[in-house]
Amino acid sequence: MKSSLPEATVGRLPLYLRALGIVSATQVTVSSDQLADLAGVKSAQVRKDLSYTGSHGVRGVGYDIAELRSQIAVALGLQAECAIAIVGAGNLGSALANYPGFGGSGFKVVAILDIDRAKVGQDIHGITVQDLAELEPVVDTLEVGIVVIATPADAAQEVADRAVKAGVRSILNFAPTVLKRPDDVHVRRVDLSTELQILSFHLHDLHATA
Amino acid sequence: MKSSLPEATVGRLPLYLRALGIVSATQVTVSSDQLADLAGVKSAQVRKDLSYTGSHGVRGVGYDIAELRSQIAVALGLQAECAIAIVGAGNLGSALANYPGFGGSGFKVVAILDIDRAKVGQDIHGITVQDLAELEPVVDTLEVGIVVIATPADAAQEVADRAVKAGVRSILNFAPTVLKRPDDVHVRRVDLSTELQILSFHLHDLHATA
DNA sequence: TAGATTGTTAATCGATTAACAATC
DNA sequence: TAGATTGTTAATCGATTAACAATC
Repeated sequence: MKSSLPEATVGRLPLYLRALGIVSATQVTVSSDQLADLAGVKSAQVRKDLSYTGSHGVRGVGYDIAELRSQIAVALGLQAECAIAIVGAGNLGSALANYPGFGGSGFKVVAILDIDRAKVGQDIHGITVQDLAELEPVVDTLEVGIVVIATPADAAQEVADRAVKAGVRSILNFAPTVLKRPDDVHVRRVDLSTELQILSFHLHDLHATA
Repeated sequence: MKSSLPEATVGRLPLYLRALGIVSATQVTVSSDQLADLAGVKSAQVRKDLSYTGSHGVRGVGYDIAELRSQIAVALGLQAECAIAIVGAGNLGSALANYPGFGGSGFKVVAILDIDRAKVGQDIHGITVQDLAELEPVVDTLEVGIVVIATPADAAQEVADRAVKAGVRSILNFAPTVLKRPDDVHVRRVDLSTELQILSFHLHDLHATA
């Protein structure tokens, strides 16, 4: 699977987008140096990343903020609204449903599902929890593009399998498992205990040198 | 800042640890091939990663699971219990406090702080929410090693600055901001809207080739 | 023009991987 | 011994970065 943009670049474009939101309050154009500072990277990196999106900066001036924003949005495919289904209505699933970043900027949580009958029918932030059995029709009817897995680890693989079978090609996995899936299915893993363990390493890394 | 292990390796060790937990139910030794399969990487990668930790596999046999577990735990600094303070007692902060991965495996949430007086005094999963003003004494007294920032974006930098000043060197940041900090402070960023935007890219990446 | 900043090159760096000798 | 699997090398791949000509 080769993509039109380097994966690392794709991961930084959202940072630039956020930086543009900040500078747009006071400026019309922005330099790669400013963006680099706000995104925590080098300016050469910014220029290279932006060149992939076909951006057009002006030498001696910088990038037009409005133009760049829409160019990045197009590159990331953010024009179309994207429907999200969250599986798992526990603490995390509920928090995610409430997360402002999910609602804003083209993403919309259209369904929350859980296997626990006690949770089915509950209202979370205006969305009624549905039975997990409804996953396939929900994906189909509501044209779900991204499934967020917020279940315990042992349920994650089965949910992923079903989602993939139903046509989903993008999964955001919060369960602490590495999901098996076909090559054309993209999975982003957000693993809190892994993050902690990585920080733990640095906390104790006595061999580190400045 | 140069570390004793490649950063990419550090990020994979937790996966191997989890895989070891799975295979330990049925086996005493494990091959790099098995670990690779469970972690979703190549076996050569596993062997290389493990070689950094000073592991000792046996040719023709594999790795002793118990030995490997403790070797990885040592490499990640997981022997000592690590105290965590969560800043922000909103939906996300509360969910994090309840997250099983935080409690288990050597990490312990010792404090939750919030600037909102209405939340101070509330009980979250057995921990009383404290006033954010208490951050410094809490870090000091409870020997907090990791601060988790679960505040809105506009509060994150200030919280980080104060935590760093109080001696914290590891931050897990859930706020959608790139934090400025000294070189010796490690920040892991978990950004849900960035994850979604990355998935959005792949969803629309028509130039992708198999 | 003088100053600023882009776009791109080429060098560098680091990480991945296939392959295989070593050896249990 | 024969089979399995490690540890490590060397090749490859991809990503970062300094540097600077181009040019607004």
